[in-house]
Amino acid sequence: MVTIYDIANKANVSAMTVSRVINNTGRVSDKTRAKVKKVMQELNYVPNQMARSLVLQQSKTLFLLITDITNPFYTTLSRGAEDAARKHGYNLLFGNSDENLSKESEYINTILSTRVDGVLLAPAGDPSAAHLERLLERNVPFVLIDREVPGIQSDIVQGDSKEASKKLMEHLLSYGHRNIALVNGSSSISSARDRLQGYNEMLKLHDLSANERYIFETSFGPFKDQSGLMAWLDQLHPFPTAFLAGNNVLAMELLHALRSRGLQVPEDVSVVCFDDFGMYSDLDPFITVAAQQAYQFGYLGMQLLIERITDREEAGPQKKIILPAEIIVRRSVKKLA
Amino acid sequence: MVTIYDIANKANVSAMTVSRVINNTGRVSDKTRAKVKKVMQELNYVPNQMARSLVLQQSKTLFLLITDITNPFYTTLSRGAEDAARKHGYNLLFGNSDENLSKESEYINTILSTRVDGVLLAPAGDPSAAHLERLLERNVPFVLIDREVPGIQSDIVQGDSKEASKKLMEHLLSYGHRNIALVNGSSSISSARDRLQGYNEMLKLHDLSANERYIFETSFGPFKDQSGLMAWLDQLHPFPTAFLAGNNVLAMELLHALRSRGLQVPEDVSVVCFDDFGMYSDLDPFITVAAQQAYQFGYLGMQLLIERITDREEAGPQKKIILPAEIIVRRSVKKLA
DNA sequence: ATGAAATGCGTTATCGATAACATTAAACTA
DNA sequence: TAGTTTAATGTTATCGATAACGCATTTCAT
Repeated sequence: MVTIYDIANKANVSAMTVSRVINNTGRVSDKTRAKVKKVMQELNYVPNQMARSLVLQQSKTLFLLITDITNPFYTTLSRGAEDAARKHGYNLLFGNSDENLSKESEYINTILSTRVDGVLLAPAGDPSAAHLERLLERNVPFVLIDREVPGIQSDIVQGDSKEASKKLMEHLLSYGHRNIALVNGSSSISSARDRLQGYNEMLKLHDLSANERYIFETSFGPFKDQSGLMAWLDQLHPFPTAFLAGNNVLAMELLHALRSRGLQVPEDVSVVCFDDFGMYSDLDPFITVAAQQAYQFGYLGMQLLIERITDREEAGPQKKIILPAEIIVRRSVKKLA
Repeated sequence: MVTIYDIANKANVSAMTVSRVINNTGRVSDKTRAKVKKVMQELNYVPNQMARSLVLQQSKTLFLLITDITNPFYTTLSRGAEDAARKHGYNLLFGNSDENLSKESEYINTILSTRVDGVLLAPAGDPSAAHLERLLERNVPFVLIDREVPGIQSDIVQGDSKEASKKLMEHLLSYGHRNIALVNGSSSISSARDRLQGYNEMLKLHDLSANERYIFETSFGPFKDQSGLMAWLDQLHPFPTAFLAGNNVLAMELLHALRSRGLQVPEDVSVVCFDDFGMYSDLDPFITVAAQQAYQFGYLGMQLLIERITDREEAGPQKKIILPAEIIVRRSVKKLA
């Protein structure tokens, strides 16, 4: 592979001069510059980023650690992250934690050893605090997305989960629903807690008693089997007229389970959920959703991260961006008499 | 950041000895080994992968270049790729070309400068040959996925597009359809050509004349607007009773367009397509598809790539893996009288 | 015309690791 | 016991770039 020295030799200058030409730093006469550039062209020279990183102490690489790229929320988010990263000349490493703490921990290892300049991550849950501490210890900038972690100060891009949850409930309530069940992610995840809180608050506001049985706490996905969900559905009485799902993966699982019980949406049961379905949004049954600005989560998160990295010195106060969700009413909710 | 020298100093040994302990190479007495390990623990040492890469001339990083992670085929594929890469201790950089040659070219630049050990890529089309040549020149191993590029020899994981196309056609024909239209990706893409070929061959086999008007060639996505598609639909007469879509993005676009014309699937028109819909597969209208083994595309592709990298010396002949698609009959096709 | 400032370029050290060779000390052999 | 292995560790060079400093030449001002 051709190096800066090969260029230097062939152009009869020092490596330093070549470096100056490449980076447009220091002083180089026009004649020398032209000569060096010509040789670089001839030899098809491409600078070695690894060597650069080593001496500059920055890799120009960021890490995107999400839970599951297969979840459309994260798929779209990753596009936002990629676009923002590229715009600022950063490369992007990525990994899926599958909401799994030990997998997350492994990725923290590779993050530390690869010396990336920063990390954008959706933590698996509250216990992720230990992982984040490791980043803090070593001064690796990071920005959280979607989920807070108690005890950890950092920049963060969040959805207004509680508010959106209330709006979805409001929608269901206004359509006459009173028996509303919640299928939610793990309560060790802040956004799941917020969604639960919104759910509870709206029940209380409408003087409805909270039925413990109506709440099913599981994982935000991905799913292996439906037995847990089915068992939960079996013990529901009276059977809810409506369901609120904590994200779209849960909504799809729920839909599947309901269908296998012979229930149609919206004729027999109503369903609403968090997160839109991307290009599938207009497939039946046109689920009513709280559409989060997935792309913006990624784009803005990346921007915060890059700002942190760039202004490392005058590190301002932690920033928190809260993105509201948009309630998109489709036809998965039936109006009750 | 703590380096190998900090460890060496504190443990009263040379950096080389520390390196030996880290990599389990050479000879180190048990006593020294224990001492070094203890110090590494105390100082929370994590080796600098960049420094390693520079001297070892390998980055332990691969690049996954796809066209659009938002397309469920590539989403799933990327999981396969990630899993295989991790299994062998490789990190994964990634990028989306959006089927755009100049974006692809930019990514080739970063691929070359980051000195990744290899690349798994879905080329934007036949003109990608120029980009691949650049990789060949510099001896960067790569494996193609989904699409061949004329003039380029390489390992590849492909779907059996022609065969799957024929099967989908067979399905439509057996249901009585005779006026079948094709919405396809760019003919500069080998898989699009194969799909077209399967389509044509089946028409011929059934003595049906190929109607030029029935073929719409566009991009595999992502889409900005539907005007082209709508205009094409407008000029179709007789209006087809069935459509074959070259991938699922096109199917969704088509569905959308048909709906805005007031047509229901399958009551008014039938639709089949390539690629399954992941977790959305059982949303109405339950499209009949040729499901490709997306995960395997990624997983096997990565494996081929890693083999190439590992056995660089005794580089065997190019390998070609062809994965059959599975036709999953749902209910988007109407049986004609 | 002469000292000061500016220009153009080179030298050396460095980033953090590992390979290859060198050296010392211990263990073994005859 | 002297000589030879072998085990354990250290030294030096290197990967490919850039920073910091140094040294000639020009150019400029007075």
